[in-house]
Amino acid sequence: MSQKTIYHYEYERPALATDCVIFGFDGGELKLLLLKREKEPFENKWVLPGGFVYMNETTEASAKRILLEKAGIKHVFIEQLYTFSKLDRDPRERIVSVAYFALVNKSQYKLVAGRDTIQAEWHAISTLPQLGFDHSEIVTLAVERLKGKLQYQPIGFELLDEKFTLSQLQLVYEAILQTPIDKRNFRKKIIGMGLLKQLDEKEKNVPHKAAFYYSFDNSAYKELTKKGFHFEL
Amino acid sequence: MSQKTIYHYEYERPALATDCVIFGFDGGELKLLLLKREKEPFENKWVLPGGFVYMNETTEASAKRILLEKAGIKHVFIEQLYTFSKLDRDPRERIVSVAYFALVNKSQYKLVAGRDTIQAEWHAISTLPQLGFDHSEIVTLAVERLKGKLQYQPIGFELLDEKFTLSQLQLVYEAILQTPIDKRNFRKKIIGMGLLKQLDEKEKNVPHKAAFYYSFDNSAYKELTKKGFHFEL
DNA sequence: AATAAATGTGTAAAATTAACACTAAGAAAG
DNA sequence: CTTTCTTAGTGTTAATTTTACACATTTATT
Repeated sequence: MSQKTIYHYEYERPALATDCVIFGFDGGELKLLLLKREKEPFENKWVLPGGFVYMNETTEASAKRILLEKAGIKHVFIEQLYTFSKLDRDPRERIVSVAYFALVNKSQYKLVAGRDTIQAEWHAISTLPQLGFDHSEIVTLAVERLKGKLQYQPIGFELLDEKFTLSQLQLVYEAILQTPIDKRNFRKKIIGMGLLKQLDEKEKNVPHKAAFYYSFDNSAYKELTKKGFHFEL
Repeated sequence: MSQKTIYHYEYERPALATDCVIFGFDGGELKLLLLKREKEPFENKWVLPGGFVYMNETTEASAKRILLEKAGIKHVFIEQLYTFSKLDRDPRERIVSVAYFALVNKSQYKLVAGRDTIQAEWHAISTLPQLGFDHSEIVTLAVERLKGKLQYQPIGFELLDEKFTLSQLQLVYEAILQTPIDKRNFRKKIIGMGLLKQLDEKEKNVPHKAAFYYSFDNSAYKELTKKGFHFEL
C-alpha cells in the first residue's frame, strides 16, 4: 500500500528537527516536561519532546505539533529559543534542531501517561535527571532566557490559571528569578502598571484570609504597548 | 574529473542556509552590508550575504565562513539571531535559514568590490533599498535585537576602532537607540562601570580640542561579570 | 473563644536618574 | 598674533525610583 519514496538531492543535507522546552509551575517550583526514551540512542534517558520538521510546516508549526502530539498541549505561549547545530549532537546522523520554549498552565493538562507508550513526567528544574543528546545545554539556555524574559515581558501568568492571586504570581517570579521579593513592593509595582484586573472573586476553602483573584488584562497591555510603554519588573 | 554524487533520503528535507546581518557604523549612522544579486530570483536586488550550511560545519561556522568569503570579514562579534522557516521564503525551493548578526569595525574592511564579481555596499539603515527574499524581515528583527542588546551588554565598541573617544561611543548609542543622550550623564555612567581604560593617547589632527582615546577592558569585564556585575546603560 | 496562617496596606530613607551651562584646548582664518 | 570656531571635559541639584520594613485583618481550624 505505501510505496517508499526516496528523495534525491545534489548536496548532502542535515535533517531538521525541533525540540521543546516546556515549562510548568507547581508547588512553588519551576518544572519541566520530559519524556523517557524507549529506544537507542539514550534508551531510558529523559529527553525533551522533539521531532522532525515536515516539508509543509514552519519550525514553529512543527514545535506546536510536537507539543500537541507528544504532550497533548495546545494554545500556549511558545517562542523560538535557539538553533542547535553541533555536528555530533545526535549520534545517528546530523540533525540540526530549532529549539522552542513553551509556558504551560500545568494544572490544565493531565499527563496522558502512556500516550504512544511514552512516559511523560514533570521534573523540578532543581532536580533534573541526566538528559540525553545535548538537551541539558538546551534546557540551560532556556532557563536563562526565561529569567531574562520574565523581567521585561509580562509572561509570568502564562504558568498560572487564568485567575491567580498576587501571591501566586510572586511565587512564580521568586522561583524563576531565584530571589526573594518584597511583598509590598511587588504588589505596588505590578498593580501600578495597570495590566491586572482585580476580579470580584476570592479564593475559597483556604485556611486563612482569602486572596482576591486577578487576571491579566491583555487589551490594556496592547493599548499601553502601543503608547510606548514597556514592561519591566 | 568530478563525478556528481546524489544524496538520497527517506524523507524530504528542507535545505539549510545561513544569512548574515552585518552592522557597521560610520558618520554617525548605523550601516548594513548588502550584496547585489546577479541572478534570478531577485536579480539586481540587494540581499544579505548568505549561503548553504555544509555538512561538516555548525551554523555558526557557516555564518563565519560566509562573512569571510563574501565580505572578507573575520574575527568579529557574531551572534545567532533567529531561524526563519516560512515555506515560501525562497521561491526556488524550501530553505530554512539561520540568521546571524555581526558587528564590524567598518573602517577596517575595504570592500572587495567585485569579489566573485558581486557588488557589496554599505547602506545606511535609514535608507535601505528594497531587499530580496524575506531579508527585510530579518533586518528588522536584527535591528530590534541590536537595540535591546546594546542596553545590557557592552557591545557598542565592536563597531568602533580599538581606540575610541567617548563621543564616538556616545554617537553609536545615539544612532542605534535613536535618542539623544546627555553627555555628562553618559560619561559618568560608562566610566563609572570601570570597563574602559583611558589611554595616554589623544586624537590628532582634529580642528578642535583633542579627545582622549579609551579602549574596552575585557579582563576587567570578565572579572566583574564573575562577581555578578551586569552591564546596563 | 483562641489559634494559626496568609492577606493587604503606607511611609521614610537611600539610591539612582535627569536636567542643566560654562571653561579649556586646539586648529583655522583673518 | 588675535580672533573665531568647534568639540572636550567637568559637578551640582532636583526629581524619581527603589528599598526596607511591621502590623491589623480575615478566614478556617481546634
